[in-house]
Amino acid sequence: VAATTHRAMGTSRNTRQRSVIVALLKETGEFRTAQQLHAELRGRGDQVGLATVYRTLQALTELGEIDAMRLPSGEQIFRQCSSEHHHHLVCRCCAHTVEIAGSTVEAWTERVAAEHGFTEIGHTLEIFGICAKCAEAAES
Amino acid sequence: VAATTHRAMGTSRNTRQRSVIVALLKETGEFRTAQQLHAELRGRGDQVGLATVYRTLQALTELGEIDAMRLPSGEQIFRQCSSEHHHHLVCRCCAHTVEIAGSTVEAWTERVAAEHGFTEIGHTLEIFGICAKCAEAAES
DNA sequence: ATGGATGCAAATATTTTGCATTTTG
DNA sequence: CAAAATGCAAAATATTTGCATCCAT
Repeated sequence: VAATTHRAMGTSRNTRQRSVIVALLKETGEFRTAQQLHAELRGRGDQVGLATVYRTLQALTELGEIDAMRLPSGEQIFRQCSSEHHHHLVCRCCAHTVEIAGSTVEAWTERVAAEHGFTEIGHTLEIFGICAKCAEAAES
Repeated sequence: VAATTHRAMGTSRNTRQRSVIVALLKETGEFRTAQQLHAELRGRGDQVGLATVYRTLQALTELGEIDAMRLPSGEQIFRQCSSEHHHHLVCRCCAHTVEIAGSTVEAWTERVAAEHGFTEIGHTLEIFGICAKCAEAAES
């Protein structure tokens, strides 16, 4: 885990709470809800308001510094990701996530949409499953 | 618009409210939120409780008679669809929807997931854009 | 008649927002 | 010091649920 303090947050300021949130996202690496992140911070003694967690996650998402997606249930989940466009393979059980590059899919969606006269195309694609570790654990 | 009353809803009963909800979904053909459907019914004089709309949509979804998905904003939207698995190309502007068969994508997600040791795979893929009609309208 | 379905209102759950206060630059 | 960020609680959404009543079978 490296040093480089987080910059690039527009004209933002460097507060303690923002630092701990960013740090937690970095060390976690998996998708978590705002509430989970908040509880985790509370648990370790980092006092941060829930609203601040939400506001920070939203800001980071808009800046493209983290990825946000929704579970089928509707809750938003967040994760620190690489910056380029990609999709996720998420374990339904432990939320373990693998980033997937999807140039094939990108090309496909563009083509299909264009065929139907659609423009300004965007898409969402997420794959859910059970990871090897959880599948194994379930057998005991 | 055909006749065939809706059967197949388990051991369910044939109530007036269920009929009008199913009928509305059939004639609408586009994705709508539960609230929109409820308002529409109210508007045309069909008295139905919001809770019933939610309960019915949930039941129909579980039976696979309609498709449910979520907007990026998190609300659930519902639509009467063909039964086979497919994806949607949705207009961000007017919610006009085109069903897309995606065997290519299906095969791709299966393969990618398997490569990472994941099982019991499922996925979500929706394409959003602006349809030709809306793009044209926007130019005026 | 009887159990499933409904309506309504209250309860949940999640996320957002107003505003006084604190903090950073 | 001024602008931005925070905390808290209230508000706004979206959806679910308890329960008395109603109605299809």
